[in-house]
Amino acid sequence: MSLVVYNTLSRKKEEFKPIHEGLVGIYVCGPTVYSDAHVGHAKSYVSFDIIVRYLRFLGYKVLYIQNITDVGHLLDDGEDRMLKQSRIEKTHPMQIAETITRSYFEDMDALGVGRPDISPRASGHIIEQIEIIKELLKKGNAYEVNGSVYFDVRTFKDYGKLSGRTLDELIEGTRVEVRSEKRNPEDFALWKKAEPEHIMRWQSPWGEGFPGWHVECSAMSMKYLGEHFDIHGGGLDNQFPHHECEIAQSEAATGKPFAKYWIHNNLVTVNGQKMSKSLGNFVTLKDLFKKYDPLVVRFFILQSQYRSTLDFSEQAIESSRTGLAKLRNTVRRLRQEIDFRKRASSFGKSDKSGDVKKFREAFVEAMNDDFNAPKAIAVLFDLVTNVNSWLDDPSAPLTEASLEAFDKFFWESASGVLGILRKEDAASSSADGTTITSVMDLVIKIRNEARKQKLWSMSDMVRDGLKAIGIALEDKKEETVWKKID
RNA sequence: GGCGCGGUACCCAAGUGGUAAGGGAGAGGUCUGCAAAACCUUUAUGCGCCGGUUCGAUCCCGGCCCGCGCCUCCA
Repeated sequence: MSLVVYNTLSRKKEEFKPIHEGLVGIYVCGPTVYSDAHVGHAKSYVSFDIIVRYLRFLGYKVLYIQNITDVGHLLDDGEDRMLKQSRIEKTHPMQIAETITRSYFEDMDALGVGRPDISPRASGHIIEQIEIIKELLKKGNAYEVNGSVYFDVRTFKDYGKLSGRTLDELIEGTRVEVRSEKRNPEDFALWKKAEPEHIMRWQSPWGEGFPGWHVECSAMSMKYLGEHFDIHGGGLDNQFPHHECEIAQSEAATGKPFAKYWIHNNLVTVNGQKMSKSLGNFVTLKDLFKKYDPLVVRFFILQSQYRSTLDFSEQAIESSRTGLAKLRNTVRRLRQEIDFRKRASSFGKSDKSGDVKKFREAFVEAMNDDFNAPKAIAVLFDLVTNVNSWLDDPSAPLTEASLEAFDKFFWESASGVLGILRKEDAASSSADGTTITSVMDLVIKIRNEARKQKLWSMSDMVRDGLKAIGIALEDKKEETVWKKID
């Protein structure tokens, strides 16, 4: 079975076949950098992180482009947040863009989201945007009015093919007041003339101004991936008008089909309602990370499919925390078991390594079905239960090969593809030779001596004391293990 | 109003024309000095409601109710 991807363009799942064998070019709409990222952004970028990771897992050479929007959403309605913010803080808007961009990457790094191969800034691609606009003017798909340039939607017959809207519906349904400047209300801006108070402005053939809402993505995606490329992704809320307009201007300019597959992630809701900056019901990642390990947030997100909405609540994320701890515990325990038995040279005879293949196939099958991470996670939890019960069974200890095979599989799936484990989770509590390890070995030795003499109050004092400083002790049958409390 | 999506147990959430994954929470048990961890058993005759197609529907079709998204910057 091969990878199947839901393509918004066709509204169905399609077999994934890249344009050039073995290579995948993917462009994802990045953040508009005017305020800190929230859980909704995390869902989007974690989703595409999984897609990129999985494509690489399958052996594709992936080129991942994700832009930074630092200009272009600057409207002349006086309500623009970035300009407003820059006025309040008395700083240049580019300083805000820079600060928020850093903050964004900080958050994404914490979530284990791999950096895109290229993070192009819109403001750094003004020339490319102007080139597209010139081309559209030349071809008669755009017109200039008073220093601004608009795309003439009626010249592009395929307008609406992504969002499933027709021009007639748009005209009837439009809630935008007719701008006298535009020929038709459905037309959109490619270039806007800068009013005197507008700080971010560039020279253009049409005078000083700034690029419109949608050109940046056309310019940057085509610059780095070519005029026709494999995947364009983004949030569902960008489907219309942003992506629809991108298609129109790109295809009109080049005469070629734009992206082959359109992938849209669904939204995070709070009490069933969209979490968004404008509704004000958002939780910033920085705040959330004060209370929860970022990987818990990542795990929480991956427990629902990227095309489903995900309802955010403390209870839901709390249960993810416990759930992830269970997975981590098992992976850690497995590693400890391997190290313990290595030192004791006492591996068993029970061979379960063949089962790895079964679990691996189930995992791949889940991911092949439009990156079904929740299903893949369910496979991992089945394995967790199996591994734990095998480890619990003293009558049939596993062979070294079995243990190593499971360990390896956990790492390539849960860490490599899903990114919900980090290296420290593997750290054996007894084999890395650091000072704390040596100290803990000694503490455990002393405490076990106390336990041998049934000095319970003393041994409990040690355990409680360690707990207070964030270290948990677990008394197993053969040994006592310690771990940092998550 | 137009277009689109969704309603699965206490919560989150997969899924299939043949009788409901997984996680959390709850209950009982095993293990254990205690704790923790883990394991076992258990918790939806039921998948918004009503019809239809079918040997059989939660999954297909039609109608209805409810919620949400987009149509305006938003991941």
